[in-house]
Amino acid sequence: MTLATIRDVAKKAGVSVATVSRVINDSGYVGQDTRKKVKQAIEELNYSPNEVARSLYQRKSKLIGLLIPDISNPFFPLLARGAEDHMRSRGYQAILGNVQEDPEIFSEYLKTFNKNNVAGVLSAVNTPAISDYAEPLVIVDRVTDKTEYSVFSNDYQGGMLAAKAILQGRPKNILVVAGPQAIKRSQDRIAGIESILSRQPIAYKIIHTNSFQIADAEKMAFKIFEDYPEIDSVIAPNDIHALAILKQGLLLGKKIPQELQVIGYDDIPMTRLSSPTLSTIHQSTYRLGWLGAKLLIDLIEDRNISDKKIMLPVRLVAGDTIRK
Amino acid sequence: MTLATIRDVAKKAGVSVATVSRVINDSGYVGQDTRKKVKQAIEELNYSPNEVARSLYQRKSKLIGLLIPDISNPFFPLLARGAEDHMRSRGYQAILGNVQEDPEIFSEYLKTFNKNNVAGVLSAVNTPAISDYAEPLVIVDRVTDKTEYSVFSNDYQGGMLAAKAILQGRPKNILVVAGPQAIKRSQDRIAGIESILSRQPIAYKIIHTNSFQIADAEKMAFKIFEDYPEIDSVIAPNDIHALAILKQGLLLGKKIPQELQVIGYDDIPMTRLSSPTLSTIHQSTYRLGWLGAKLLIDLIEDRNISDKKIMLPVRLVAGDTIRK
DNA sequence: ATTCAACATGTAACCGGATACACATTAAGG
DNA sequence: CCTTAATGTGTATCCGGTTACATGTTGAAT
Repeated sequence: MTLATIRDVAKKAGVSVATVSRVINDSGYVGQDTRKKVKQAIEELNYSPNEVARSLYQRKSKLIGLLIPDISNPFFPLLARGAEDHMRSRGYQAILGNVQEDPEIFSEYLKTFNKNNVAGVLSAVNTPAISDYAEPLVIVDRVTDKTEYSVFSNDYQGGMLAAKAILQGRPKNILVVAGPQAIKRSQDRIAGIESILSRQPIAYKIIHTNSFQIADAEKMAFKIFEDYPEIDSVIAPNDIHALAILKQGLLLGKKIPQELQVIGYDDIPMTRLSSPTLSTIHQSTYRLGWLGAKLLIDLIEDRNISDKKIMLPVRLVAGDTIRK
Repeated sequence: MTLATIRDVAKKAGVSVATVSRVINDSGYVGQDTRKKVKQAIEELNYSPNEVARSLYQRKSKLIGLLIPDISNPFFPLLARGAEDHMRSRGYQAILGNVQEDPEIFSEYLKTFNKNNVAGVLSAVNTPAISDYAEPLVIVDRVTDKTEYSVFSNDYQGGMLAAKAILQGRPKNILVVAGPQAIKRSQDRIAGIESILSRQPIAYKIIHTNSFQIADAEKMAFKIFEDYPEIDSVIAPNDIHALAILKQGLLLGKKIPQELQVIGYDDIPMTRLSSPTLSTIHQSTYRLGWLGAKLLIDLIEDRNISDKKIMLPVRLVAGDTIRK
């Protein structure tokens, strides 16, 4: 049996389609008993309005494009989950776009989103091209100075917390592994770290990594101990790198945290299962997604927006990989 | 500037909308120079057909509903990624549905998918209610006997491999932690495990868990060593549980793998970063998603389908948590 | 009694494509 | 030269909603 249409309902209730539409959308005037009749017809036919037809006329659907650099990076599923939970509660759906840091795929997705009349885009990816995009747009995590609407963590504070935690363990040689230099988040993080470290007489070195892939983190971890055998403390750019470094340290027979301190960033769920438990800086990843979705939908629905840029606090999760 | 429509293109090229449509879709007859004129107009206007309008007429969109029990479980992002990669290559998009094992949300999503004229549904979730669903449907992973189109791993073989690997380490007391009894995958796994273990004189015990949440895995791991202090080998239902058990074992001061063997299941990416490296049974998770999407789209597009039920092989990934 | 606003409902156009059908035109075959 | 099939193009309708506008009540205020 094919799905009932608004005309079927209208016929059954003995009214016009306009009236049925008014009942569905609670718009305009509808008499008491007419409303009742229509509701009954809807009930009996198990009618539910077709979203595609609605989208066509409104030129706006209930779909939201969700751009993620890489869902197989464990940071993003939580973000996606938060975003999706909020969207569902407001009657929206996410169209998934896994961009893999590829600008081609990125703009391909933006195009597809447009063809589908998405109501807006929530992006955890950023490229200069994104500013051309006309739809309501909220950036989470990968913020730049140009982004108008965004939700992100206080990375300066995060950097400070990580540095302080490491300093507490009286380190002799600190290595800071930083994320891509081009990303503002990384810059803030480094600024936070240096604001603390530079006041101390302790030697530290900063190196950069451009990949958050596990395989690359493993290679990096290997290389670190070759290039800097004397280090006893590492501030990692995320938990993946931290775990890789931790593992490599253990393989080299180092006592954790006595001979090697490691602190990660993000607090992805798996850190709880590492041995020893990784110390890390907690980001409210789920909330990042949730608030991003909220901000976007508020924007879409023209609500009052109290804050275009939302910065979330981070906190230290003291595990067993830093000295107390 | 608003997007160009097919009528704009028709006007610019001096032809009718039907002709433009024929050019776009390569259908019917179009003259050589007419085709050229139309293509040029499309180019100049940067026209790209509106997917919503097309969906409305066809009663079928280029969207595919993707149902996942929980994306924050690290098994599923890889699956989603495989599915999405294939979909994109065939011109389809995934609408994300995170179901959290809740039948309410599940059917809510199916409804929304329908309202959006999805072309089909790819589901890593299964409930009896799903058989009512009319659209093309492919189930990945969570297969039952009733599922018509499906892609899944050879869990019987997986169970055998895990049991054999554990046996090689000359265990004295084996504990098998199994997934939910209701899920056929778990049953097959157990059958495979028992087909090996039952031929040996070694004592083993099977217990069940119903959750794959990290917190629950931690509780379970704690309980295991209280209830069965004598065990020296554990076959876990997935890597999360395995890692939790491994960690708890280490906390209790057990030598790995001398005093405690652990084998997981799935081979989620993070296992590579565990210390010691977890031994596990590898599932081709990405391929599961990829092939699921392929099967579904073949179904949608009425292609020849050589195999309605695709079973993928698994293999042992020998880490450092089993004795050789 | 007249006027006007609030209420109630229907008609028809519109959103942007796809396509059935009608109507040429051309070329091939008898 | 005529018939017929293949080719090329346009007109109008449909998909399933939303809404501008027209029309018709009803009741309160003047």
